[in-house]
Amino acid sequence: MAARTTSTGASAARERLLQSASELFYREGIHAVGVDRIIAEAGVTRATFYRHFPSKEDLVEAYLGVEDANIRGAFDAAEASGAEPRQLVGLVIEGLADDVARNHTRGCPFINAAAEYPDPDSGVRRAVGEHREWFRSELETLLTAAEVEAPEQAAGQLVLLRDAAMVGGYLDGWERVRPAFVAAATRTAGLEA
Amino acid sequence: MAARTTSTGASAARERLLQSASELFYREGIHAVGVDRIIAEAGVTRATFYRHFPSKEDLVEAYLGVEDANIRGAFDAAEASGAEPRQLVGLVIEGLADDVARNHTRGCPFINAAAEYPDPDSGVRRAVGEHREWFRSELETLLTAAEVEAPEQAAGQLVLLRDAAMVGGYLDGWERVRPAFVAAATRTAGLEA
DNA sequence: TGAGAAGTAGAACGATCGTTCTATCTCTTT
DNA sequence: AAAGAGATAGAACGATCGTTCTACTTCTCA
Repeated sequence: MAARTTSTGASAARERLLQSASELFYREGIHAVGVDRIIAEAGVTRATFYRHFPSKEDLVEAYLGVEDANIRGAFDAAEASGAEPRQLVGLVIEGLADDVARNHTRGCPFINAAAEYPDPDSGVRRAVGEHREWFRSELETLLTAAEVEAPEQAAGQLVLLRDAAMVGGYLDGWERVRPAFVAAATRTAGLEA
Repeated sequence: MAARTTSTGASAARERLLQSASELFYREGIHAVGVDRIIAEAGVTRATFYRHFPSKEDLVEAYLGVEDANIRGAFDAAEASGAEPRQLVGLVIEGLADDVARNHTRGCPFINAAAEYPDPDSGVRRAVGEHREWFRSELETLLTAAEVEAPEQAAGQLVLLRDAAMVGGYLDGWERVRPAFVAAATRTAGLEA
């Protein structure tokens, strides 16, 4: 094999492709961004694109994979901080709020993608579903460790709250949504005391 | 003026166009549905289409206008029922839940449209913003009449809850979301007692 | 009765969609 | 030195995008 590869083993062209696509897909929407735009932004030719991704939809799934990996990384970092369970839940809620305020001002990548992919059997929707299920069960684990009562129900409610924060932050502005989110989330997680 | 018009004064062709477009836009997404599909479904020619709508985006705005009118109609009907304020709030919450369960199983038309229209100054986003602001203030009026404390905050939270219910109902299934929504909404509206 | 708006029919516009192709060049590995 | 994978360059595919156009018909209201 040839070509410049990064330390992770992935090719440089592929990574540039993925990063350009991620930015464009998130900022402008998926159907609105053509392959030409992506390869121009990445400084890559069509042939190179199709060598790494069999179709545009594979690139879309890879984009969601990056978003998924980012969030999992943030969770891992929080868990590695050595905080005790109840404190950890607070950190996660703060982290979610920070994420909406800083990184995800155009809404939730998964919700937005799902809006453009109605077919529940498509690869995109499967990626969305898997991410949501992971997120939900991760929260449940955290809440169980923090000895919150009814952790399963609370986890489901926190997923909903995050959806609402993402949507509301995008459409109404985060400043208007933040107090409601923080109040509801801390109460749901049993941290108000 | 000629042509078959309905009792409301709008032309029959325009109404068929609008209905076909509404179904297609909601079910499959906006960018994913071309003008050809819409006119074929409506049994209308391109010329007729562009006689009634200067561009596709005007049709999109009209589509959101229909959705907006439907919800306002539902609110008007509830208010005309003669129920007392606190009862009315309960009816509205029930109505929202019913709407998600029956009519809006593909998510919120406004949230989905916003996912495809990043430009906050576009006509589509303006329509989304106006609907949301109307919805919020309508809830605040209702909650104020019902003598709920902090009606402004409660109204904002109910908007978020509806967003969450729409998104969650679409992506996770309404059965999984319903209990969390009803519980949170009745508590937020001060009806749990 | 005649003006005029709304409808039908269908060709055509340039632009972009996602995708495939051939050909050449540049590396790394064996 | 030879093989082969990856990247580059650029033309080309058919299909669809949103939009405009001409020409003809039909109906209503002044």
